[in-house]
Amino acid sequence: MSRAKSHPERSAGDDVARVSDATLRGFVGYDLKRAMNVIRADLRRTLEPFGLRMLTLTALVLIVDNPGLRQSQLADAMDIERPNLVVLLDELERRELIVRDRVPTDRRAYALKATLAGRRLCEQAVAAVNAHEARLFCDLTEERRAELITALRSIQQKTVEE
Amino acid sequence: MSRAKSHPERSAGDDVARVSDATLRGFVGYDLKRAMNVIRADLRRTLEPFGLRMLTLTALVLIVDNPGLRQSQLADAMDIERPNLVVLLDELERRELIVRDRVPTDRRAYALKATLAGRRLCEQAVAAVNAHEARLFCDLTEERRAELITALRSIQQKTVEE
DNA sequence: TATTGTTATACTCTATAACTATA
DNA sequence: TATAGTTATAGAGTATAACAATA
Repeated sequence: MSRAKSHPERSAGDDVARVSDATLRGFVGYDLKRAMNVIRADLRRTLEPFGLRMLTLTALVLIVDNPGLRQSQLADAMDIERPNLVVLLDELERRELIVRDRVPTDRRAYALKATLAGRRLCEQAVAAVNAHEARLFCDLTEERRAELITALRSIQQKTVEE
Repeated sequence: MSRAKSHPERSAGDDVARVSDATLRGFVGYDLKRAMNVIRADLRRTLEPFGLRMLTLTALVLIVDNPGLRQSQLADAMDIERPNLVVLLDELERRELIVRDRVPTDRRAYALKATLAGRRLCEQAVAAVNAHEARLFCDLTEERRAELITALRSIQQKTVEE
């Protein structure tokens, strides 16, 4: 990560011996983003064999756990905009992991359901993610982990005004 | 956020009363991402008046705190790829917030320095981010906040293999 | 009128390969 | 040959406006 310096005796001000991020370290968001970077990269490799990504797996899991879910409900649950969900579901539907059934009582809406293949892939991928999490969070005791989640949820409560 | 249901007495399986995310709630990454979403959206609004984003402010802060920094060092510190840094710096340089000085001892490299305008904007933006953080993390005691940061840093240690 | 899903669009962030000029 | 910065490019995530069909 850090680079070997090729000129130990260079003139002052031309280079920096060690990068100070003291100001940034005062911000939780900075550490949160860096941690997220590590998780995203590792999760990406974890889910690649399944042809899934963080967002597609999230959608699949929620559909498996909530058969009949509507797209607007799913978008709300995933905290993404409706238009962005459409392409994700197109992908899952094309791979025949989910189906979009018409809702008889509201012909505008779709009832999302996982296929058998979808449920099986979901199960396997969730197991892989469990292993990925165990690997990344092995330094945290169960108590620390619970505290971390509590802290993260308190942040989620803060809705953006306007 | 959650939607009012238009048909309280609809046929079973067509809709879902309350979305269960029990499976996902078992994953730290899920809560981390949701927290990150909230922070990113709020930070975006916070930095908009300054014409900055999370990444451009991060770069600016590091340059202010480390005069003479090289681009490769900065990319390492920011945990982004070198090519992606170039356009960020182009933006900061075009706005005359930083300069790229040639390093006399190594004509391949640039010594990054903030201008007076850059240092001033940085100071104001950092103050705004402090307020933003205080707003988002007000539920956390100072101790909890420190524990959160410790947990996040332990995750950062986990480098991605390969 | 309001809502569901959709299209189109744009911006941001991330990742990789290949180039140039220096070392 | 290796490194610093660059160009080009592609994929992925996010955000908004506007539309057709339906309620």
